[in-house]
Amino acid sequence: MKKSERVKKTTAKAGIRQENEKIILKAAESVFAEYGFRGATTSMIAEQANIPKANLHYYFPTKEALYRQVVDNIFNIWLQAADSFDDCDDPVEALSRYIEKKMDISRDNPMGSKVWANEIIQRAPVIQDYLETTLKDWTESRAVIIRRWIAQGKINPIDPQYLLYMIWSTTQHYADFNHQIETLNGGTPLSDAQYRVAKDNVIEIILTGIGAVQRRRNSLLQDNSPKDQQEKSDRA
Amino acid sequence: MKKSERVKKTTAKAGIRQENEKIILKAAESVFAEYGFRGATTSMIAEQANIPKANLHYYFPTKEALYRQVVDNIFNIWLQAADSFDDCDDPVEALSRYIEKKMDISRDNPMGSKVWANEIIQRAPVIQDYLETTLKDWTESRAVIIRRWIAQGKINPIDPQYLLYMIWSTTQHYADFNHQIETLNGGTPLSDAQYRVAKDNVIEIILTGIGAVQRRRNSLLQDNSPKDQQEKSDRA
DNA sequence: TTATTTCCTGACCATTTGGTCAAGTTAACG
DNA sequence: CGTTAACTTGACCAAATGGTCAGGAAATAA
Repeated sequence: MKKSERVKKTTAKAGIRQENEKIILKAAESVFAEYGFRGATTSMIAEQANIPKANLHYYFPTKEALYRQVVDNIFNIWLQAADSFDDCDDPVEALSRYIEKKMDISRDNPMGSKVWANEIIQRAPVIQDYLETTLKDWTESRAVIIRRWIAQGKINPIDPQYLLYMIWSTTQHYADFNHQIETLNGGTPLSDAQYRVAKDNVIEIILTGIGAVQRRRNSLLQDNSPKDQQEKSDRA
Repeated sequence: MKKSERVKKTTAKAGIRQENEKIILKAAESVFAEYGFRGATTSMIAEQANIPKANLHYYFPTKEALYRQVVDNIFNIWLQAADSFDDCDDPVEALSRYIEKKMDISRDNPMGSKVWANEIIQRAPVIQDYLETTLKDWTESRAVIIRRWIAQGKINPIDPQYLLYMIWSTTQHYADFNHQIETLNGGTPLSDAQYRVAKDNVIEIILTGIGAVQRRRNSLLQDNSPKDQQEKSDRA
C-alpha cells in the first residue's frame, strides 16, 4: 500500500499538468468556437494541441468536462467585463468604460466570444443556469442604474434592456463576425488604428444615441480617449 | 403518411417533390442553425422533417448539397433586405426602412440568421465567395451613399463600415441571441409590443447616434415609421 | 389493362467518433 | 540506486454517422 500521498510539487513534474491543461484548453476553445460542442471532435482538439488524443483524455476525461471548463473560463472573462460597468453617476464615464472593455475583450479573446455565441444559439445547454441567475441579476442591477440616469435627465428615456442588447451585440460582433469584417477589409484584420476608430465610433454613436452627449456635426471625437491613437504600433 | 393535403397541386405526384423539399429544407435550416454544419446530422434533420433518413437522401443526395441549398435561401433573404437600403437623399428614411426590415427578418426568420452566423464563425466555407463579391460590392455602394450624407451635413462624420456593422450586429442579435433575450425576459419571447419597442429603440439610438435626428429627452418616438404598423397580426 | 416513372424505406456498410486500456516512459524521493 | 507516482501513447472498441441499395408502393402514361 502506498503511504505517501504527497502534495503536488512545484517542480518540473508538477508544472506539467498545469501547462498541458492550459495548452489543451486553449486548443479546445478555438475548436469549440469554430464548430460548437457537437461539431468539435476530441481528435481535432488533440491535434490542435499537438498531443495524442489519449493524452487529452488523461487530463480531461470527457469531451463534456473539457467543454464545461472552457465555458467556465469564458464566463469569468464575462464577469470581469461586467465589473467595469460600475455604479457611477456619470453615464458617459460608466458606459464608455464598459464598452471599451467589451471591445478589448472581443479583440483579445475572440474565440471565447464565439463559444459563448454558439452556446446561446444552441439554447445554452451548459450556461442556462448562469443566464437565469448571475446574468439576470446583473442585468437588472444595471437597469436600475440606467433608469436612474434617465430619471436624472442624464440620458434619453430608453428601455435599459435594449440598450444593453445593443452594447452586447455591437461589441461582440467584432469577435464573432471578425471573419466577415476581415473579408470586407480586403482580407486583412483591422489594424490597431482601425480598431481604435471602430471603438470610438461605437462609443460615440451609442452615447450620442441615448443623449448622454450632444455631438454636433464634424466632431467625431471628444476627449473620451487619449490622443495617442496615431500610429499605435501596427502589429505585423 | 398523413392525408392532410388540403390544397391539391395540379396533380398529386407533381406537388410531392416540391412539398417534401420544402419540409426538408425547413427542418434542415433549424438543425443547421442550432448545430452548425458539422454538428448537424442527417438523422436529426430527417426526424425533424418526420421522414425516414433514406427518403431525405432521395431528395438531397448529400448533407452538403442540402446545406448549400439552405444557405442559398438565406442569402436570398439577405439580398431582399439589402434592397430596402436604397439610394435615398434622406438618411432617416433610408436607414429607418433598412433597420426595420432587418429587425423584421430577425423576427420572422431567426433560424436563417443563425445559419449565417454559424457560417461566418466557421470562416464562411460556403459563402466566402458571396462575401468577397456581392456583399463587398453592396457594402461599398452603401458607403458611398453614407459618405454623401456626411458631405451634405445630414449626419455626423462616422466611418460607414462601422455604422453598417452596428446595424447588422444589433438587428441580427435579436435572432441569433433570442434564447438569451427570452431568458432575460422571464422565459417568454418578446411580445409584439415589446418587439415594437425594441425596434424603435434601435432606430432611435442609431439615428440619433449619427446625428440624423436631434432627439431630446422625453420623446422616444417621432414618426419614423409608416402608418401601417398598426396591429401587425399577433402571431400565436 | 400494362408499362413506366416517381416516390418510399428497412436493412445494410464503411468511416468516424468518444472513450478505454495496458504497457510503457519520466521524474521525484528515500 | 530502487520504488513509486505521475505522465504518455498506440491499439483497440462500441456507438454513431453519412450514405447506399434493392425491392416495393403509388401515380401517370400507353
